[in-house]
Amino acid sequence: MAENNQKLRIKDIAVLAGVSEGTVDRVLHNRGDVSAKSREAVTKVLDEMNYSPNLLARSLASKKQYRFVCIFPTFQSGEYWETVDKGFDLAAQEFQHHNVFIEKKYFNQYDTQSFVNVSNEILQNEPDAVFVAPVFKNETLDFTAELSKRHISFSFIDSQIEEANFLTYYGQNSFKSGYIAAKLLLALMPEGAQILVIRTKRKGSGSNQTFSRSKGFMQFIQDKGLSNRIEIVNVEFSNDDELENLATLKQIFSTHSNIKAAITFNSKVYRLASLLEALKETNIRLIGYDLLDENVKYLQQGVINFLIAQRPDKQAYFSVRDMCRELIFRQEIKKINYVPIDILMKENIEDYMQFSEYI
Amino acid sequence: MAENNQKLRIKDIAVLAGVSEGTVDRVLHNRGDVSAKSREAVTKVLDEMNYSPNLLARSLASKKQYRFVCIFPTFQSGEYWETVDKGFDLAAQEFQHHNVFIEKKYFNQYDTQSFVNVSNEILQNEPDAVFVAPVFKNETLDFTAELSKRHISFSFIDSQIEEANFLTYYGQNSFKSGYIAAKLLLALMPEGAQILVIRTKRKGSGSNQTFSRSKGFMQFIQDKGLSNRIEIVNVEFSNDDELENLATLKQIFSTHSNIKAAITFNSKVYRLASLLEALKETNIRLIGYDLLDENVKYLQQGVINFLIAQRPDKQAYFSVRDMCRELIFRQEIKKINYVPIDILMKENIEDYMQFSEYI
DNA sequence: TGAATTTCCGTGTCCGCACACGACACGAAA
DNA sequence: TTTCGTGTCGTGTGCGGACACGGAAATTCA
Repeated sequence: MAENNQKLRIKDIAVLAGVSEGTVDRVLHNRGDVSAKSREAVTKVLDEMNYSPNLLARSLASKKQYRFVCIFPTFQSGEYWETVDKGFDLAAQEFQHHNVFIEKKYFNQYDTQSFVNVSNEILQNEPDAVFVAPVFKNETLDFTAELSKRHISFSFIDSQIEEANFLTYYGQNSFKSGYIAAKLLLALMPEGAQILVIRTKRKGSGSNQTFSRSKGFMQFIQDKGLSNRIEIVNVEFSNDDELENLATLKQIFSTHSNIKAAITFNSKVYRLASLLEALKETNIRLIGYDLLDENVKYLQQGVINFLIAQRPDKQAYFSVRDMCRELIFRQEIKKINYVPIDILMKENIEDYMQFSEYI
Repeated sequence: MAENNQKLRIKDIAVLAGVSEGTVDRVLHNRGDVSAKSREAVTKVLDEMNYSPNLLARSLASKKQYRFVCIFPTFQSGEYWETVDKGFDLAAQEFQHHNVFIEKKYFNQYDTQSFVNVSNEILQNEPDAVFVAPVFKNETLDFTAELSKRHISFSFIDSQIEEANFLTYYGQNSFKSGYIAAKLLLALMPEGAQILVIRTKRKGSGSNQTFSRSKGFMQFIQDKGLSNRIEIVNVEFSNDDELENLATLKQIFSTHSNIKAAITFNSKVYRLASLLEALKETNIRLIGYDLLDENVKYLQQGVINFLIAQRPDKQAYFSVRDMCRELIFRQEIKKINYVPIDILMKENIEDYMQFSEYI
């Protein structure tokens, strides 16, 4: 494709077009103060030999600094958002020489007000771009509306809010990933099998992601006409009381004798795994989401059969990269970016994690 | 982690160490002509404030050119090696401003002599680095031995030859991927099911990859004690005569009435899919390797149930990146790199391909 | 018509680094 | 003492591009 990669410098362009280097510069950057004649001459030369500027040299020379701010939930070691954090760090490292500096801000994903506070802080000293994990829809919309008003670009990761005027979105198609989960979990299930579907009570509005996954899951059952061949057993977990959950489960098992599979739509499948282990209910096909350390542990032990992953680090990294392409390099970018629905099992988790780590 | 990323330039180091910039440069590049005293002073300052050079500026200033040559099989559109090719192209684009220029050389993977010829060509005008897909073991060893003798670094992609002194290897753990294929294919197979295992006659030595996959596949059967619950039906295909293969299959089906699944260990599962379709044998669980256009087509149609992929473009790209890290940036690299064993189904193939395309 | 603007454009400097060149000191050989 | 290495080191220039500055030409205004 890119065949004529002769090393073309501005100097050469200037000679060919019969103007000065300064003029070429003006045309390249679409500055106003160029006569129509000069502009035309340069443009012509420019796309005859399709010139691409040396981005390295460009950033070297440019003294413009960029401040990017990320805002997403706090986390503890081994949790989901830690991987996102790593992705931002990697981007920070990669793009620091292009004069972009990344700040990370965290909020409590169970506390709306904490998001509002942090987002206000961000608005105080205006950054050049913002990356948001839109956990709270309304509050995020308030925030992004203000950003738009001030002409600050922003991108979504993890999930999106369609009404907002975001630059890019990186995240998984959760409906599809729920559909796939069903397919993996329910393939060749015997007649009459009972399937445990765990949901966690959450204060405030439930997460979009888990809801869509659940819809996808149900859609599969409907598509394949499984609703009268298997039985879905809905269970509601408490978010903090593990003993209560154990009791709930015990009770369920005492009244359901043919439970063959189980799923959770959030990333906390390790809790279910742990409870099932405690109950010695080991012969249950189990599937969950995201590579939390604990999840991976149970996957490797064979308690969890499948984990579905969504490359959180890449979501962060590519968001930053695309923002640079937009603001600095002026390259084409794509708005909606679905990350792959990665299927992990005991046997392929190791290589997968090693490879991601190393980018 | 990388907290103290103050913008430190050579100039600053020089001042702090009380020497000239030239001297700092000599220390940084381990040149000989520095007095022990100066060297020590600079070194001390250097690791007090841990300095990291601006790689952009470095490449900009350096006039050294690097010529990298890749040698791998020819391909037609939509085939496996095309993706590898794309990966090299992307790397070429990315690293051209670091003064590396990539040449691609192709050989006929069914003709040993063509490999020998091309590798000799490469030796004629010595490149700075070589990337090899070691299809022919002995001939590759001859080649790499000569490269080693001339101190030309080389890397393997796709498969490796342990005896050679390669810089990096990117490829899939084929044994594991065979194991996984078995797991996906044979999960919950009914008693007495017959499983079709297709192998293709190949002139010369068979491919390492397909052989290891087959071993992994069999290992799963052994591990799970399936050998007396299911029956493996081995079938040998011709590489070119599709009519003959059709006849073979027809014959097999006439003598085996309980065929439930089928697999090929090379990337040509689309041929099997096509034959099965022709024979109206549609209710067979089918799995294969690699995202050839044709394979993807059958996957999307639901004829193929699973495809196992191995990110060929990333193998190529990262090989080049690591070579740059070694020769130019002097960074740490890892020798053996297993790429993930990606599991693709009808429902996740689309996002997967879109995402890879966009890197 | 001369002065004041406005429009257009060329030059010079710097970004952080690599490298060639030449300067300088010192000691040994002539 | 002169001459000539040898071992150290400082300076200058350039990589490709961004941008400020100021000058010249074109235009407007008095």
